[in-house]
Amino acid sequence: MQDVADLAGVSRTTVSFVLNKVESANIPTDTQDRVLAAAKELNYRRNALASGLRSQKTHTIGFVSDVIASTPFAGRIVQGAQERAWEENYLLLLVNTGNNQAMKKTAVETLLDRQVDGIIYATMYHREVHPPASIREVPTVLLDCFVADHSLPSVVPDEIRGGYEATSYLIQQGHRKIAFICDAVEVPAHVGRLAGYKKALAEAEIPFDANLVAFDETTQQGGRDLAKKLFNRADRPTALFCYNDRMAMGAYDALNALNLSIPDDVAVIGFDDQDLIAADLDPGLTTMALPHYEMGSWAVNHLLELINRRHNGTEQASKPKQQILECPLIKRGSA
Amino acid sequence: MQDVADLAGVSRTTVSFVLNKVESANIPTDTQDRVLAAAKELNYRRNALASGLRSQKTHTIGFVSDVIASTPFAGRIVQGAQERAWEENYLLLLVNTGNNQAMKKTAVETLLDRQVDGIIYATMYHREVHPPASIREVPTVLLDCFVADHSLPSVVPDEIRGGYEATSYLIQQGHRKIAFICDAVEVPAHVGRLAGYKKALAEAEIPFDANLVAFDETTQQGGRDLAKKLFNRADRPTALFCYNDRMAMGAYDALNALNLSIPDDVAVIGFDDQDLIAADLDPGLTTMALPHYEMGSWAVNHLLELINRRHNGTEQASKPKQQILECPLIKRGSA
DNA sequence: CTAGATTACTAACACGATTTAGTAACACGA
DNA sequence: TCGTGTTACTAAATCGTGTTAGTAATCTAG
Repeated sequence: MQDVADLAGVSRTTVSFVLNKVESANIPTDTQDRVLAAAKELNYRRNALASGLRSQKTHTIGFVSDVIASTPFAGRIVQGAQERAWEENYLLLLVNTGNNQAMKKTAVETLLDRQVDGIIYATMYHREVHPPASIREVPTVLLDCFVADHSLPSVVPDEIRGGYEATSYLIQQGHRKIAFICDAVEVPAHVGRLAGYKKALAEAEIPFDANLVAFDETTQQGGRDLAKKLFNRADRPTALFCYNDRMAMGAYDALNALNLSIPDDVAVIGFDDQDLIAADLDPGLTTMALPHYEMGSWAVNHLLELINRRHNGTEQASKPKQQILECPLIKRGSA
Repeated sequence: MQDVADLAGVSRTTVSFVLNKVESANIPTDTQDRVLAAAKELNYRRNALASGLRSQKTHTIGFVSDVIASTPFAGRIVQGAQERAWEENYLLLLVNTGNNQAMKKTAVETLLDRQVDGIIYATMYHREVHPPASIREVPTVLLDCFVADHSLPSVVPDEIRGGYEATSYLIQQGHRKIAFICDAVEVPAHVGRLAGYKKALAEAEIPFDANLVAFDETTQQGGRDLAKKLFNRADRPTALFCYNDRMAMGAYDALNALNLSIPDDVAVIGFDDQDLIAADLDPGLTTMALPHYEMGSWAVNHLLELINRRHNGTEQASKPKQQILECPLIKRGSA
């Protein structure tokens, strides 16, 4: 910076004013041009460390997640977050912790050491979390997860409405006997989608039949097994709502093996709009998309608001926002 | 830090010596204990910006990738990199750029602004790249890609050997008529796996038959179409080597439709060991695993070596290392 | 013509660490 | 007793920026 100042024939202060576009400094255009030219000539690059140290802003967001691998969702979440951050000249500092609580604590503290402006705490499936207490030292947004007392802002998918829309769509197509194969574990998605399923049935005055609902692991294998069980009988259902696309993929196998054609004999609808599955099955799988990209993007957006408020001193003690994002219906050939 | 010094009754310098475990400072144990106790008491947290500014080391690695989303590979690569980095107290600063060259340049420069200690430049499939020139200002490792003149170190999968091992395995199982369905685009994976396929045939003295090799897009649809074409005839092959697991998934559909059972009528082998597909098909897909996690881990490891060498001044002008990692065979039910 | 405002800058401190150079106190051997 | 070496520290400079307070020169209004 001193070199730039020398070349432009001004002081370091002036260079700083020009580069930071400080209006109140009243630097005339020709001086600005000289400084900018000098900076370009010397290929000057501002040292973000020094800058961050002085201004107490690093333009960095800490991104903590549990298991980034082993799910293709991570990519979409991270992408949503990263692209939104990039637009505002922020970068993501990435840590994934596995399911180790101690690791989560050191992860958060490492990020705080690095003076991140805020933290996004993400999970790869919708669930309750217990983040380390120190996370509250900076603005934080929970992504695809929440704390029990809702004392931190969060963004999650609308599971109930997703289940409702999926089921309603099948009802609209004329189906009355709709099976639902679901996760055996009572995570929010299980509870929500099941509630949505029941709500849609009730609204259409179709009595709920517990025999049409079955639970297993949410894998292809689970889908295969349950579909085989539910559809291998004379009074079989005419439609199948699957907890996720993986189970739907297994269900395809089972229905094919039973010589039932999709969607003519059985309409199938999935959940997740999972890459490499939903669009690529034959016929393409109609499914409810999880708004991963949107959650990532929303989380950064809200975090930046919180950061700005804090910096403007307009931090209000209002209730932390709990955002619920819709799961859009993606129509393909299976229903 | 001043507060800690005051509480411990020493100077800031001493605190720094203790916290950084500077041997040559000869601080007696009881003083060290007093300092550490004071630090803990005050919940002191070192400011990584100030530290990095002074010591010219940020313990941060820039991670630039093209398309992190839309592929489940990204997760494994990033995970491999991140876990190895974490072990050495480094963090990843993540940017993904899409396929926009200008974006790549600003991405690299943003990272340089932030004084990253090194950069990993990654792609989600194996190919040649043209990274911006400024990347050479810091130690760099290319991950799953390379530059034409090999002037930067890189790590890529061994495509030839992968194709060779897959084909050899089928030959070992007694197959002589082995079809290969492949990407239509001549990327390194196409060229390498095809070369490996031919090499294995030649070694077993099986003449290469161009009619057994077909090309299309590397999707389920492509796999379905090619498999239908190759196996819907009397003198059909007894084994199928698929360019990737997605094509294999499509081939499963086609073979099922032709009432050919896997692996009894046709043995199938894939490539990628892709999550959500390979292990979950029925029967499980035998496939060559791409070493994504290992490449990520290797890249960080080598990068840290380069960083350390630079910092010790033992930077030698040796030829940049070009690492090739093996693709292990994962045996499941399909071959 | 002059007090006061405005313009166009700059000197110097601050951010929070690391590191160099130095010092006072004490030990030890000759 | 003196000189040298070691121990246990500290003062001060430094990293590269941002920002406040101030100043000299010019402009403006009465």
